[in-house]
Amino acid sequence: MTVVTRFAPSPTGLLHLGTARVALFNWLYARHHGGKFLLRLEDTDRKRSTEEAVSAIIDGLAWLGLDWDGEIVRQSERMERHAEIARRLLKEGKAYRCYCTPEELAEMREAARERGSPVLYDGRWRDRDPSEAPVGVSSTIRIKSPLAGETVIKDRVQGTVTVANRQLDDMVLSRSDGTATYMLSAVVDDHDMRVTHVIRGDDHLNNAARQAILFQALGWTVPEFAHVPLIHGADGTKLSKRHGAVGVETYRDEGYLPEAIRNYLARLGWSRGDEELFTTEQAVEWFDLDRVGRGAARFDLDKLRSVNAHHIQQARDSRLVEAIRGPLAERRGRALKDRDLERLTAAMPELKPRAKSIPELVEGALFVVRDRPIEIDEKAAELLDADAKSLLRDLAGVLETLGDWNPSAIETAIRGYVAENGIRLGAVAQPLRASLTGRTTSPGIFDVLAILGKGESLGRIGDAGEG
RNA sequence: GACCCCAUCGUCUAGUCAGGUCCAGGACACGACCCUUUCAAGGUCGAGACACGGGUUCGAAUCCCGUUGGGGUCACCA
Repeated sequence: MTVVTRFAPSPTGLLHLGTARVALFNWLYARHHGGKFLLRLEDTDRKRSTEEAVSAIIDGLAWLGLDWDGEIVRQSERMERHAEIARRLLKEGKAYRCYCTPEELAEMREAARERGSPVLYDGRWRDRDPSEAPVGVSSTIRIKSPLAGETVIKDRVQGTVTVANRQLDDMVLSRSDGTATYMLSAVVDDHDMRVTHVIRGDDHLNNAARQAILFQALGWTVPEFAHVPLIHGADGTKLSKRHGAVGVETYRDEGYLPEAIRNYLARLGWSRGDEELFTTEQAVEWFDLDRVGRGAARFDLDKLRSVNAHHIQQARDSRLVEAIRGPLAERRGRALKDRDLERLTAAMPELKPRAKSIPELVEGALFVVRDRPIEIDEKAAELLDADAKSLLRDLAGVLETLGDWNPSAIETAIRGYVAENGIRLGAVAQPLRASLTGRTTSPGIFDVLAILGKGESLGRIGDAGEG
């Protein structure tokens, strides 16, 4: 049997990390088994669903590289099918019409709460004769849920979950306006889409029992369930806007690589021994539901940053140059020239170990694309006193004569110079760094010289050595 | 409140299903040192946890019960 998973968000907001992780698990499981990963929009609640949210979900998945198979299914377009199933259940006597008013139901809940008993619908219309129906009042359709016994869910993550049927009431399948509720539409669509594995947040664990009852009433095969724990914020409470439950596009904008997000999210709540850093291909190869943890995991930005740093180091230089190109042009206020791009490419191996995110990479690369005379920051300026300047003028004379302009040739020349003059390398390197980068920190000084090239280097040294 | 789920370093986790090899391993963060021209990266070392209480057993992080704590669900939302 081919594995079919689905990601079924309701388009009512952003695609945040918790939701993205559920999508990732579905995707990994489907890809691991060579099955299908479907996308369904649960937009039966027309009041809350928006097209902006639909775009956010689609864009978010696309950026994360979670490609789905086939067409996107919109539940709102399947309303007639859902209604058909509700009618069938009614006809088979497995469901009934309920004419309770919202006020009546609220009273019922209130009373139950006061009594301390489970807050459930009491089934008052369950066995009434249809002839008792009030005229001109629209009804909901409720399922006739078993009164006794228990429903057992074999959950791939949570294990065997048993729920007493008396804890489950006759849930509403179809609203008084005739539209299907989530319970009905999810079951019908999962069946019609031939979904074999329902992998979702464990806030749906209780629903699984109700849905299993529905599947059985319809004579359909109950899919395998896997309820994965939710992600919590750093303070241990449910992830909310307060602690960065922002859309995945925010992470994109803040310079995280999609493969880093995938790696981090996959490892949050799922593990394969001590494996921490892996490629998406490895995750696909290794992923299994049985290795998903049962406890909620907290989101940790430091760890994400660290994983991101690793993936930046793994990324190809050309891709990183491409990634920093726009931001760099913006910072410089001009488009980058071919010359800048060449230097950036040469610099990348030295730049990337120093960055945990794209903005940090941009910051570190800034010196490469500055125009002469370059801006010197305060701390760097302090290094360029009169002695340093004369040292730079002297050193410039030595570098001028250098034929081969590569890190090792430059190093040999400079080390020779300091040895001859009996000075520490640091005494030369720091002023040199200040003059070349305008800062007190940068990649190794010999690399900086090589990256900038002979002409640009001597130019910058000359600028700083003046006066 | 009722029901369901969960519980190993600050955080993510390995180990739990098949009790001994675990005075509990790895990673992030933290501290020290090494490397060193700065900052990173890298390397070495350090500190840091089986929630608590009973039981079963020769032996429990692992099995059972209870307590506590955390989370989730109780809509004509999904």
